[in-house]
Amino acid sequence: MYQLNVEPTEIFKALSDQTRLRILRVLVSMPREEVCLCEMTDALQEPEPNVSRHLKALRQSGLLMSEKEGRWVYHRLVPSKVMLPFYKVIASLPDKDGSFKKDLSGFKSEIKKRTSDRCRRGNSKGERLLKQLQQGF
Amino acid sequence: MYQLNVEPTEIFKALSDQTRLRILRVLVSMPREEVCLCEMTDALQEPEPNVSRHLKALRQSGLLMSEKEGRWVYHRLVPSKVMLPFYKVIASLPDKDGSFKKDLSGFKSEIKKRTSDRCRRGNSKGERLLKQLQQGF
DNA sequence: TACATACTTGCATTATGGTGTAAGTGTGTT
DNA sequence: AACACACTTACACCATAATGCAAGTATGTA
Repeated sequence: MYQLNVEPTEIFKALSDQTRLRILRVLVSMPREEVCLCEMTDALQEPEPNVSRHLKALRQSGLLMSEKEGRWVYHRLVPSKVMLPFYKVIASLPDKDGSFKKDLSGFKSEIKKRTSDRCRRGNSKGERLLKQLQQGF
Repeated sequence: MYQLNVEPTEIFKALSDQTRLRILRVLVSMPREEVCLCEMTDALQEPEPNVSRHLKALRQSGLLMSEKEGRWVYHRLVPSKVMLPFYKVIASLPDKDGSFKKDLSGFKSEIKKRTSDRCRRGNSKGERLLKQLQQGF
């Protein structure tokens, strides 16, 4: 993408929701990371359909791009010059109540659980066993 | 103001409306200018109550400050460090269809009509006569 | 084939937001 | 006192949007 093909008001509207801003703030702080829905729902502690719909909105506003691979859909920032000013204003936001710090560590803890560069959760028998063990079975 | 006392989502919500963004884009391009409601309605060609409500929203989001003097209320950007990132992203927006250029010249033409540093429209007999002449009486 | 899992979507509900119209307030002028 | 003008607000109406819940699709596994 070399120019904005979405109305600026639509982009700002996408930024005017708590959940969507939580997602973006984390991604802006690790710009090349690719995160899937299941990781986000766990990190943010939000209902899956909710997060899914917000991701769709972010995609439609041009702030995120998504790539499907197998069962997973990986989301990441759009590495485009035209989106940079938006990412910058997001990066400038203060973390008054520490909620961003919390989200960031939530994401990072999800990423640490990976057995690959991307999420592969629910894939192999071993993964599932590991998950059950972590849940206390 | 030395820190954000408004939720970032509220600020982005304020930016997610055409009319409000039109106002801000112009003010960002002439940061110290003080503009009153009547000038804005004429420049933007929007109904007065409409613009008034949008100005209220911008004030409540911390993007604008307003000062009353006599009959007039003058609006300008908040000269605060914390708002700078927001003004910057606004300044970065492209003017795809030339509508911003149009708005800007509309504002500047209003400013040229002033007999003072601020708007004093409807004040003296001379002003009113001048206005009538301009309207073709 | 049956099942598990990542993800999406439809539906009903509720809340929020923009707008036109008209009436209101405040302030200064005649 | 009556009026003019800048500005605000109340009301009704309509459109949009967020959410919970449940059902759906898609893909890989046993």
